[in-house]
Amino acid sequence: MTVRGTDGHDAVSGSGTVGSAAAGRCAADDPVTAQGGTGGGGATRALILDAALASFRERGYDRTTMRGIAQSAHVSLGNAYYYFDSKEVLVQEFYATIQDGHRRRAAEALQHSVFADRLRGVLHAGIDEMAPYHAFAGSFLKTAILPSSPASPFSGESTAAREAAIGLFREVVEGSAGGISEALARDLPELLWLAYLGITLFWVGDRSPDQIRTRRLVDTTSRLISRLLPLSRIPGLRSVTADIHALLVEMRQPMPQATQARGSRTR
Amino acid sequence: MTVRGTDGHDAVSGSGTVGSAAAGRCAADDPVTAQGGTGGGGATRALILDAALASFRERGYDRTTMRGIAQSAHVSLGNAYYYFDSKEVLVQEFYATIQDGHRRRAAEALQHSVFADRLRGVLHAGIDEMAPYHAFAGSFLKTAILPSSPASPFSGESTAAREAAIGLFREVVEGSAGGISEALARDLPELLWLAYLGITLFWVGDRSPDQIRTRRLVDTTSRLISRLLPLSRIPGLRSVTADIHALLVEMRQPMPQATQARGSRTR
DNA sequence: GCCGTGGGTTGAACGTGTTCAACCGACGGC
DNA sequence: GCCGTCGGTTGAACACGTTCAACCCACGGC
Repeated sequence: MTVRGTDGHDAVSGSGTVGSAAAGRCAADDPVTAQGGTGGGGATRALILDAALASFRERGYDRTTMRGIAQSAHVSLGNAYYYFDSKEVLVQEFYATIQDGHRRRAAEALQHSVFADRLRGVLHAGIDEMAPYHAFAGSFLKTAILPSSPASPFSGESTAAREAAIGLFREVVEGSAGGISEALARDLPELLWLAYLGITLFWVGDRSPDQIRTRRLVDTTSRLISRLLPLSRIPGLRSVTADIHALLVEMRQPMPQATQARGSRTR
Repeated sequence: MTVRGTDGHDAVSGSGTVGSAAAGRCAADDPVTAQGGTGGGGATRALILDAALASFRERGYDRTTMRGIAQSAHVSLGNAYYYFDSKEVLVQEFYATIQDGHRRRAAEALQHSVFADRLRGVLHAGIDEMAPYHAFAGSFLKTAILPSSPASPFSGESTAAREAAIGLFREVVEGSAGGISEALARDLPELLWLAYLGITLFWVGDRSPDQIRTRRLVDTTSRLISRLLPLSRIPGLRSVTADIHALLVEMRQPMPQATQARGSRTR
């Protein structure tokens, strides 16, 4: 697939920077100077990004170096930092591509109409998509889970990544045939995403062959959740469902914080 | 508290290495050569550990450097690495001390007999204990949550830290007055620990003043859980409780892995 | 034509975590 | 007495992420 260079670092594989959510310091979608010269300017950014993604895919996080990325992209080290503030934002770009893949795979499972099947399919799709990177998952997650930066589970900054993930589970809920109350349908996607988060955490540590234990966990979890849903209709359990809702509301409100300079609504 | 050195790195505060779970490559509790000379030998390890803990406390993870630790302990950089394989195992030692503090604080809450009070108290104790380090929590958790090494949530290697944490919640369960079925009492501690894990993750990202949102989350969570428990007695819900149990069993079994060389039972 | 402005680009430099070959010095065997 | 062994110790060295002052150069104003 990729042309091998002298030290395995020369290859630049893709061409299209895959996603589009890429929005660095210099907006690539604003073609003010993108046309200058023989393709330099804005194209450089894509070059670096492609090299980074390829390296992440082939070598994982730890063994991908900024110097290697720069070399693959035929730019200087400093230039890579000109477009991407840190290695971390590069890895977030990588997550975005994985999430794209997840969504693509999930589409198939979303053909089903039974909730349990839909959920199970989407969860398995996620694991399928991540499978190639299981060996590196540990070092990846290290920079992902943390609320210090955008792609964290909680954290007020409305990450596009998180919204997209929750949106996927919203599809799971909304397309289901069974009667899910409207109130529940509002909370459920977030809860499912939380469950998916836990499963992912488990998956990272799962050393069983082909991560079969995580697959079992997915089966068990989706069965459990689908059995749990009807219970919300039982009058005697109203108080607990209300509690769960309250808990979610508690978690949901964006964290108030000092560094709110970044535009939070536009874009 | 600590004597200030020339660059704030000279001070060594404590004296007793705090905990005891410290069990590196050279067992400190085996005083074979610990008595040699003017206190050298085994004592070096404690010196380094104390310096590391002090630095973590004062500066957090990121701004604590191995060189700083070595300098504080009046040893060479290489010597620090002789006793501690990496900065990460040092931070795990730090967790152990925090967990000790948690247990100490929790003792008070465990005077109560009502489950909800016990749980709530223990959870708050945990937050109280961690509070001083909230500013650094992000970088700490980064190395804690991950299964790449011992102190991960899941991961087969029976971490002493995890066992201790679950043990704390076992006390919560066992000392409760209300009738908690024996089967539930076996699973509950692990579930509570899982919940605590989630709360901790939330806490890390909580930028509200004094982390008040996490406190509210703790209250809501303990109330919810305590209301959930009686439901396990309802016959109609037996199948879901069975599912939950199955899920836990699924998660519990130690991960089979290649690198099982480390002594797993002895010690 | 000249200058200055500013986006793009560069490589050296800094401080970091980690590794390693060398060194020290006490102890035990001979 | 000598020598080998082995835990302890050292500082140089490596590769890394990140920063920064300098540089290039196309463009617009004058």
